[in-house]
Amino acid sequence: MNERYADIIVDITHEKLDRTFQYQIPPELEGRVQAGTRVKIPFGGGNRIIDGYVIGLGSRPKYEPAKIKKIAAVAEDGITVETRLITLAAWIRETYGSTMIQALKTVVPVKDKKKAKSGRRILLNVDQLQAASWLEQFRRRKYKAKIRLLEALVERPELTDEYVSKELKIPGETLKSLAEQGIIRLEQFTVYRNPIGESDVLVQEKEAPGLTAEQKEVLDGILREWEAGGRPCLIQGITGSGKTLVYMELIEKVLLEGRQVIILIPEIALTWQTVQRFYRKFGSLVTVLNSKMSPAERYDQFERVKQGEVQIVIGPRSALFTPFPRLGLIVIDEEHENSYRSEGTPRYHARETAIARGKLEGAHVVLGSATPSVDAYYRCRQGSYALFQMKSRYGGAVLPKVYPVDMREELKKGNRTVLSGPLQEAIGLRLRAGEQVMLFLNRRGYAGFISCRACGHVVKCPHCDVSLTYHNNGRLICHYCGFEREQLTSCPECGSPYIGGFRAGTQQVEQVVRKFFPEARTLRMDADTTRGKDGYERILKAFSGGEADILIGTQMIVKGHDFPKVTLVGVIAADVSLFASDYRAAERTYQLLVQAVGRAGRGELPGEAVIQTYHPEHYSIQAALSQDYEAFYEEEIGSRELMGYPPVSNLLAVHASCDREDTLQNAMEYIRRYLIRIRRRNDLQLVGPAPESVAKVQDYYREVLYLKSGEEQELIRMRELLERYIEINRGFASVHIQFDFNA
DNA sequence: AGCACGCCGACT
DNA sequence: GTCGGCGTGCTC
Repeated sequence: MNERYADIIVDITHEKLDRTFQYQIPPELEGRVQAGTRVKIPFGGGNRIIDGYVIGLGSRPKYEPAKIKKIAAVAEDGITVETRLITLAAWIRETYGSTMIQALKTVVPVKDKKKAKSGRRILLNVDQLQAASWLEQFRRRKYKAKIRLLEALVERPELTDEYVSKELKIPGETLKSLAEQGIIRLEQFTVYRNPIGESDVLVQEKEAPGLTAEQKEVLDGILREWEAGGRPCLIQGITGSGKTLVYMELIEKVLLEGRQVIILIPEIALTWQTVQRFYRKFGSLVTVLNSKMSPAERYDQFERVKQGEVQIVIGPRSALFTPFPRLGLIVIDEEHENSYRSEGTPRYHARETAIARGKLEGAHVVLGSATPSVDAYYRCRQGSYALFQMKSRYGGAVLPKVYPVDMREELKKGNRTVLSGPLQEAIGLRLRAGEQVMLFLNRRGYAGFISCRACGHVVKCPHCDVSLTYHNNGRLICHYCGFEREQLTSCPECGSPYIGGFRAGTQQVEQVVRKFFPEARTLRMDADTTRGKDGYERILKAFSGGEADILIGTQMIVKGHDFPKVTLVGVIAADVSLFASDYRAAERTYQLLVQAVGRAGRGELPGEAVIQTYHPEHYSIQAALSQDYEAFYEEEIGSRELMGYPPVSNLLAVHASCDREDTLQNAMEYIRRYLIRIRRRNDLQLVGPAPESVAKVQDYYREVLYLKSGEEQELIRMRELLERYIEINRGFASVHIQFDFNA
């Protein structure tokens, strides 16, 4: 294909990012122009030469060919941070499916809010008397804009750029001419907000508490890997094995080479202790981004980075796009965490994107986790990542003892509450000893699956190996392939009538606990009680300060925080996440259970954990009981392989939503037929369309269609063709389509 | 953002 | 008429 045209974004630092312009590639520049190339282009009526970035090539003109100008030249300083980030945006677009604009917006910080905070100030440059005489003159000549501005300046001799242009509607030229006459003064200012207050900058911690033999071994292994060319490295280290110390050594090494470091963490509020350690070690070389920062604040931080004020950035997913001039290392802590996958468009994954950026800039990537994602571990087994393991806790702390409780037995004994006999007993024991208890209820990912409380049987899709979900119309539906069946009144395995959805929230658990232990002080931590700005902090402080005996909560109580007096962790219902209706349910459950169990006995006192389940024999639960990651992995990868799920195969989801159900269903049917028409490989499977697990949101119906293939490239090819097909056909105008790759 | 174009009042 | 400020809209 002869690519004679280029789509170009105009000077990204100032202009709106939401438009591209098409230019011709003159024959003499052929081959030198690619996505990411910075070029000089004639722009606007006067054809003034400005900078632009090429974001894509094409062979077809989108406008009247006569109107398409030629690229003037390729910029000499060709490759800069920006061009590399734009190339990364192009990679994101290609891999995850979105428009180039959307990809660029996630990678390059938006600047337009910036004007308000910093930028230009307009000052009166003459005294009041002179101003009055100028005003007189302008009034005579009826220079309306000049009069407006001068009047405002007499009132208040200092105005912001925004006020002057938006409120007073003064064109830039008027300002220029007034400045030339010396009546006003324009002052450029930049205020960089530093999120670390001066008082937070702590004393540098100089002494390194020498590495253990195991830590040293991992460190040396990674350095050898770096010398060999550098695959991504995964450190699998159990909680307390000192992964952070290894990161620090690596970071120091990279800093000494004059290169910079990005550290990704799942959520600042939950990992504050880790962040503090980096501060103590690296002091003012470090800056922290967080997910609550406005784009303008993040922009400021990125400016500081470009000025060379900081060498290390710690932050969530979005910190991955920090524009360091010589990026040397990207660390992703708690690599398995869900928050590394973006929820918006494009739905990129920080791990994969970090590796892509690393390749582009010659930076190393180091991942760390106690319970690695199946994806990352699979890559290690394949040999595309290097694996390093740390198996001992320092300080000789021992892992807690873990006991399963079979809830089917509880029902047989006539106990129909959410607290089993053994757990009640254990709680009572701990309370009498004056120790603390955490009760963990995993509600996330809960999607209304149906199970039998007598035998534990879960109603699953016969084709997809995921749980069926109960719908209000009284039917059970598979959210992968759309399989449907009627609701059951008795268990098909054992005939028991106790079959239904699992219905217990943290409130119910709290009520039951109060009933059994009226003298115990309880605290509840869930989305409701942590709503305020420092909801987390408040509850966690109260609990660690001993203001309560029992903490009941969801997900958030099992991450990060150390409570030395907690000696018992109770998992109320391990099955809730186990039978969520998606193929990662078992993986998520294993990770949560290991984390939950790890909360017990962090201090002097030994701990124990009780896991309540209807499926004590399930491999996720068995592996969590013995803290045996390998065992879990082997089972899990086997089932992924069998069912054709990632990472063994590849899965592309086509999500569609529309306010009209029939239009949506029609559109999906067209998409399905089109995909069948263009498929090339026999191993490509189409699954669905099916209603999403939340089938209707704000009057918008939602459906999803899956494509499975062993070949990643084949899915990308099909997605690109489908994108074009949707763009061309007007029938899809009211249907919103989004892609999700290997999610 | 910057530039051109068209409109309108003021001045020769 | 024509000069110059002012507002608007477009830039492949």
